Amino acid sequence: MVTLTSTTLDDTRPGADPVACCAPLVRAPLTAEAATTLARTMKALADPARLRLLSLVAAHEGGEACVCDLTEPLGLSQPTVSHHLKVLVDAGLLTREKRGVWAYYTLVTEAMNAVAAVLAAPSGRTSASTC
Amino acid sequence: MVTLTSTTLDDTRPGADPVACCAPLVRAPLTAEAATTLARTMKALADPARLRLLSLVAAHEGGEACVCDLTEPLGLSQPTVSHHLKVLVDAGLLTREKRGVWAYYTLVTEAMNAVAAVLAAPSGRTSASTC
DNA sequence: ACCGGACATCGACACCTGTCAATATCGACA
DNA sequence: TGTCGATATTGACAGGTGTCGATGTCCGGT
Repeated sequence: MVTLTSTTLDDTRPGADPVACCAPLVRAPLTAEAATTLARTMKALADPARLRLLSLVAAHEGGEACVCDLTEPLGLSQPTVSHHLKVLVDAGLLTREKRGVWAYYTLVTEAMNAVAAVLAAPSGRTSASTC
Repeated sequence: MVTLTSTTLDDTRPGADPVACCAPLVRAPLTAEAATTLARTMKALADPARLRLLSLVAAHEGGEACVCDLTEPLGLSQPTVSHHLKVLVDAGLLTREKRGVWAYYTLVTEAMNAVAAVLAAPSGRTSASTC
C-alpha cells in the first residue's frame, strides 16, 4: 500500500516494514502516508520503558532476553512488560522466539539502523561531531 | 540533572539536550533518567504532522520556512501547526527566528543526527544494507 | 492426568495528546 | 494612533496510551 521500498527485513509479519530505506526526511517532504508509517515506528520508540527494553535486550547475554529477565530491572508488572514487548515486535524492532515455556526477544538491528538512516542527514554537514 | 553529556548544541534553551552523544542504546542498558530524556525527544518525532513539518522545513528554500508556508501543504489549521512547531522547538529539533511579522523555522541538523546516532548500531553488523 | 510456572490477554482506570474555534499578542504600515 | 495581518495562546473535546489486577493459555515435569 505504502510506496516505501522496504529493506530486506521480512515483511511477512504485519506491522513490519518499519521505515523507508534510503529516504532521509531532510531530503524531500514526506507524503502523508510515509509520515504515518514512520510515525507508527517512532511511537513504538517514544516510551521510556520500551527504550529501556530495547537496550536491555541488546545488552543482554547472547543478544536475547526473556520476559523474566526484563520485569525486575524495569520495575514494571509482567503484563505491562509483555504489552511493551508486543508493541516493539509489532513495530518490527524486536523478534519473538518461543523456546519451551520462555519467550526470547531479540533486537532487529537492521530496523534500528533503518530508522536512524531516515533521521540522519544524508552526507556530511553535521557541524557538530556526530561521533 | 541527567548524566548524559550533551553535544555541542546550545542547551541554554529549556528542553534542549535532546539525546546523549556517543551512547547508542544497543551498548549498555539505559538508566531510567536517560530513557525518559530520550523518550521525550522521540515523542516529538512520533507524529505524522511533525515528521512532515521537519521534512518540509528541511526541504524548503533556504532551509527555513514560516508558518504560512507550512499550513497549506499539511492541511491542518494554523493553531495546530503552531502547536506542532512549538513541540519541535521545545525538543530542540527546530529553531525559531522571528523576523518582522514572520516566524522562520530551521532544522537543527545536529539534533537529528544525534538521535540517529543513539538508535543506530555503533559499528558494522548491519547484515542488510543500511544504505 | 495433574499441577505449577511463564507468558499473553482482558477490562478498567487515569492521564496524555492532537485537533479546532475563538481569542490574544505583536509588528508593520498608513 | 489605528488597522491589518501573521502568529501564539486558550479552552474544550474526542481519541489514544500506559498501567495494573485478574484471568486465560500453554508447556514441562511429576
